Formats: sequence, C-alpha cells, structure tokens
Amino acid sequence: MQSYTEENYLKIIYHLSEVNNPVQTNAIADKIQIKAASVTDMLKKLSDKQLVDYVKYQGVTLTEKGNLAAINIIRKHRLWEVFLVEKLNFKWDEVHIVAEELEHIKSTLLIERLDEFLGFPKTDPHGDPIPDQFGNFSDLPLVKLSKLKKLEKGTITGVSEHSSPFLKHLEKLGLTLGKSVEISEIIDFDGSVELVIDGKKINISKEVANHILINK
Amino acid sequence: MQSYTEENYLKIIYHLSEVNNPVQTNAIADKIQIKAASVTDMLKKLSDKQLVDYVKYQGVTLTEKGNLAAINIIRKHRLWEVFLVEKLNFKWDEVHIVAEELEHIKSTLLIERLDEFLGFPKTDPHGDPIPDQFGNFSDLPLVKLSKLKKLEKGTITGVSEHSSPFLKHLEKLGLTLGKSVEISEIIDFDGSVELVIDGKKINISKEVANHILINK
DNA sequence: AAATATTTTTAGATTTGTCTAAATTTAAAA
DNA sequence: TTTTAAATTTAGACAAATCTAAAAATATTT
Repeated sequence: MQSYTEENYLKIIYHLSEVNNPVQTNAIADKIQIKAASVTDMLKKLSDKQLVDYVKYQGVTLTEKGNLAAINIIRKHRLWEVFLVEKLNFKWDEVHIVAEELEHIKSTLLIERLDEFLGFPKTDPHGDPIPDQFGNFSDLPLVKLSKLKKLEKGTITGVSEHSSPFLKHLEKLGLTLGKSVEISEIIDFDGSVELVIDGKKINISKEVANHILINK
Repeated sequence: MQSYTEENYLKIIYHLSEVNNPVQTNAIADKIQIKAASVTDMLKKLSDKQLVDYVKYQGVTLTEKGNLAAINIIRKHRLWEVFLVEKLNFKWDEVHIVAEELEHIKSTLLIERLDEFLGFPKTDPHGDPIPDQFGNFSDLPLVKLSKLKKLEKGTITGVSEHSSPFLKHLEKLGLTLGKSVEISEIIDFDGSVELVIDGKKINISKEVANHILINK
C-alpha cells in the first residue's frame, strides 16, 4: 500500500509521462511545487518499492505495478469529479481541488459502489476517460483537442462546455460534431492551436481547444 | 487549520469527555492504540493551539474552539455515513471505517452540498444526531433501553456502540432503528431484559440493553 | 503515614517527507 | 573541445508524529 504522498507522485509521473518519457526530476518538482532534491529522495523510495524504474540523472518511468496504482488513483479522481458535478452541482472548475483529496480514500467497495451509483460513466466532466476497475480505458477514449500533438488527427465527438456563446462560436468556425480535424501547429506562446478542417486552416485558442473532445 | 492527526485527537477527546471529564491521557492512548507518551506530546501541542485546556497530570477538556472543531468533524463523519448507507447501499456496520477517512476532507462547500443532497438528515444510520453547520444538535431525549422500567414503551432511535459484531447481533434480533419495543420483564438476577418486538418476546443482556437508545 | 502501584511526563531516538547548500553529472555554447 | 550553464544528486538538517526507557507525580493499599 502506498502513502498519500507516494500516490501523488505516481499520479504526477503518470500524467507527465504522457508528454515526456522518461519523466525528469525537475518536471515533477515544478508540478508539485517542491524542491528537486526532495523529488530525488522520493524517486529512490518509489524505485525501492518497484513502482518506478529510475536511472540516476536520466529520469523515471512507471513500472507495470506503478502504472496500475496511478491509473487507480486517476479512476478515483475522475469518478469523484463526476459525483461532484452531477450530484452536488459543482461547476467544472470547482471540482479539481476537492477530488484531489477524495482520490486518496482507500475503500475499494466505496469506489465500486460510487461507479455504480453514477451509472458507470465513461468520461469525467472535462471529457477525460475513466478507466475501469482493471485499469482499462474504453476503446474510444475522448481526448481534449488541446491534448493532441502536432500532426495528430481525429473526429470531433463532443464538447465539455455547453454554454450557448461557446457552442455558437464553434458553429461559426465549422467545428461541429463528426468533423475530421488535423493539428497543423501548436503555438507555444499562448498554447493556441492551428488546425485543418474542411481543407482550411483555422486557429483556435487554448481555452476553446480545451473544451472540444476528440475521438482519435 | 488542524492536521489530520489533530482532528482525530479532537474527535476522540470529544467522545471520551461525554463519559469522563476531564479526559485522561491513558483513555486517549487506549482508544487510538498509541503510547501515553505520544498523547502527552500531542496534548501540549493542542494546548498551544488553544484547542484544549490541559493541566499536567490532570487531563484535558476541549476549549470552545476545540469543541467546535470536534463537532464539525463529527458532522462530516455522520453525513458521510448517511451517504454511504442511503446512496451507496452500505450496511450500517460497514460505514464507520470509510467515514473515518472521509470526515477529514476539507471542503466546506462539499459538506454543505452533501447535506443538501441528502435532504438535511437529522440523524446518522446509527441514530446519532447530526449537528448543523453552526454546531447545534437538535435535542431528542434519548434514554438507554436498560433504564426503562417494566411495561414502558419506546422507539429504537440509536446505539452507543458501533462495532460491527454488536450491530450484526442487533440486526439478527430484529432490533433496528425505528422499531417499537415494550419492556415485558426485567430479570433481577443478571439485569437482562425481556422485551416485546414485532409481537414476539425476546431476551437481551444488560450489556446489549445498555447500548440501545430509546425515544420514549 | 509509609510503601506500593498506577498514571503521566520527560528525554532522547526514529520515520516520513521536506528543506538548503554544496557537489556532481549532463547538456549547451563559445 | 573547452567552458559555461542547467539539471540532478548528495549530505546534513528539520518538523511532525510516533516510539522506548526512565523519572516524576498521583492514587491506592497496607
């Protein structure tokens, strides 16, 4: 069993390794606002517990065991987010901090019952996929457009923001359900995305890209 | 703000002081399976934070501030218990351990929304009263079943022992919350009680009668 | 009231997760 | 390729919450 802190490290490593693998010490330190020296200490500990493969000066990767542990925490986090939004009427921007705490509650029975109570949701309020109890993500994971990398393609299958100004904006740009898109450029400066749709190049802000769900 | 551990101490002191006031160091040590020396250390700390009044060798009492903090944790614990039983179909003897963790989740918004979601319940699944957000308990006159006299009637509205063996025993006997009972006989020899429930006569030990709370 | 037992506290150590400052390794620039 | 910069690790320290062993205070018994 892992401590609260260890669980947090595993989760962070999981997320960071989606962008960069292996994950660097400083990346972790930045993410959780901690000194790099402290991260090194913890990486050694996680390595001893066979939760990560750690090579000095090179970085870390999750082991199979560590990966499963991380996915389990993410599962809990996302289920709690659904609960907060669907049942307790939290707004999508209010749920994260609370779910950050709830994800560490240990009971397996609790989380399976919660899953059932919520009707086995496949995605959280932000469109991120919820893995099942064995750590499998459903075959058609919805990914935020903002999570795609350069030259990746996909189909618009949903939105995670339903306000009328937002939807009107999408319509004007031609970004409607079922349309195929390809990322042509990601602008570092402001995180905005240039994409090809219907043979034309358009540019959308990071904010907008954040609320468009893609089926890769 | 208090740490997870401090919150636990406050809660324990609150419960113990209902039986004995001030609360002795060893009583706390026994309750949370810790050495007395460690309790002493924590009492000093809580005293520094003005959460308890602590007199060396004499014991502790909660200050107004400490009392409020303790009641708040108890409120959270009991609301979560209601959630687990009513929404997630937990049995009343399964909820305690999980609620013990959930009670430390910090969001005020969360707990007020949960309260609302549950319909502002007045008691938890064991019949214990749930204080409101200002720390006020609604007053129900609860009497121990063992204090009733022959031919007196009442409704089971709570228990003062929450261990799973005890609760399972009650369930087996049909002694669940809301049931009406009438004392048909009190046996002098061992203090056991014969009572009528659902039209049948059953006999329970003094011990058991001591932990059943009745609303006359 | 003295002797004994119990309870509580003190003193010093340990573990977890963090820190700072200095040393080392790797990467980038001149 | 040497020098400089950036990233990472080591070494030693600290706070929180616990421990053990011994000392001190309080309670009980004879």
